[in-house]
Amino acid sequence: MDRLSSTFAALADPTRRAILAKLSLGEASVTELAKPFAISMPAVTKHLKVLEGAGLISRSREAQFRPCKLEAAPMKEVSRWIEQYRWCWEESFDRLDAYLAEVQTAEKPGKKKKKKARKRH
Amino acid sequence: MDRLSSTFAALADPTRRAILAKLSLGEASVTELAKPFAISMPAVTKHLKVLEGAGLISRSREAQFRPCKLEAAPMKEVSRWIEQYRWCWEESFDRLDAYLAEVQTAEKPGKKKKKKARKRH
DNA sequence: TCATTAAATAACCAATTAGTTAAATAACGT
DNA sequence: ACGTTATTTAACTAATTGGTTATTTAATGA
Repeated sequence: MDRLSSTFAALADPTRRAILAKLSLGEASVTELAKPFAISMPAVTKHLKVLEGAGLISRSREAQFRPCKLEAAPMKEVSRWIEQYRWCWEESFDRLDAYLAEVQTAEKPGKKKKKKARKRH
Repeated sequence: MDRLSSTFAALADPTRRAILAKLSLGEASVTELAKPFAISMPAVTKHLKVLEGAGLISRSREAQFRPCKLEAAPMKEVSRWIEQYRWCWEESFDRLDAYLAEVQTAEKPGKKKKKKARKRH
């Protein structure tokens, strides 16, 4: 699977997003990460494998612990990808503006509706 | 499933991302969307259902066509979520800067290594 | 050496996913 | 009314996912 797909897939699970949130506060061991969840350790290990596979975390060894560390590089890729679409949702604001403008003018019944030029789509 | 999870899940497939890319150029019918892919129509219909379920597209009727339209609102949520982590990958740049700085000073053997204050993690 | 703690692996299960083909629906044009 | 085009639904399959319990590996410390 391509990088972007495996990153999105990894982020599509709330448990994994919670793990990332915790890791954003600093490194943590598997047991520490598992604590807030009502799932078994092997389940956590699997989630960590998914995150590691997407490059979202890296792991090291420290005595019997395997501390996890957030690696945000794939998120950067996601951010770049999603920014392509920013103009789409900002246009929605335009539309909201237009809507609100129309509501206002509608309250003064004498005025005609303005037809603003639309961007593509 | 929560909104963010279903959005990420929908985006985790390259076919669906390609469909969104095409829709960013304007509305399109199912057959038009299906054209670039070597998959059956029912498979495309299913992808569209996933995208619609995540709120990433909306559909209307126009004669026998069911035109699809990009709805970027969920992407906006994704963008907001990912921005939480921006400082993480920007810190990586800091680290790279620090590394490059060290490489440079290492080339002039008289100088000592600087120990910059680190942000959390 | 032996018990303890940390974590991973193995083997299994149920639900979901991404695809298929074949059949059904919906709207159009003649 | 009938054939065509657009799309969906149904029924099935193979692979993947997210979880489990039981077992194993790795490192610590007494």
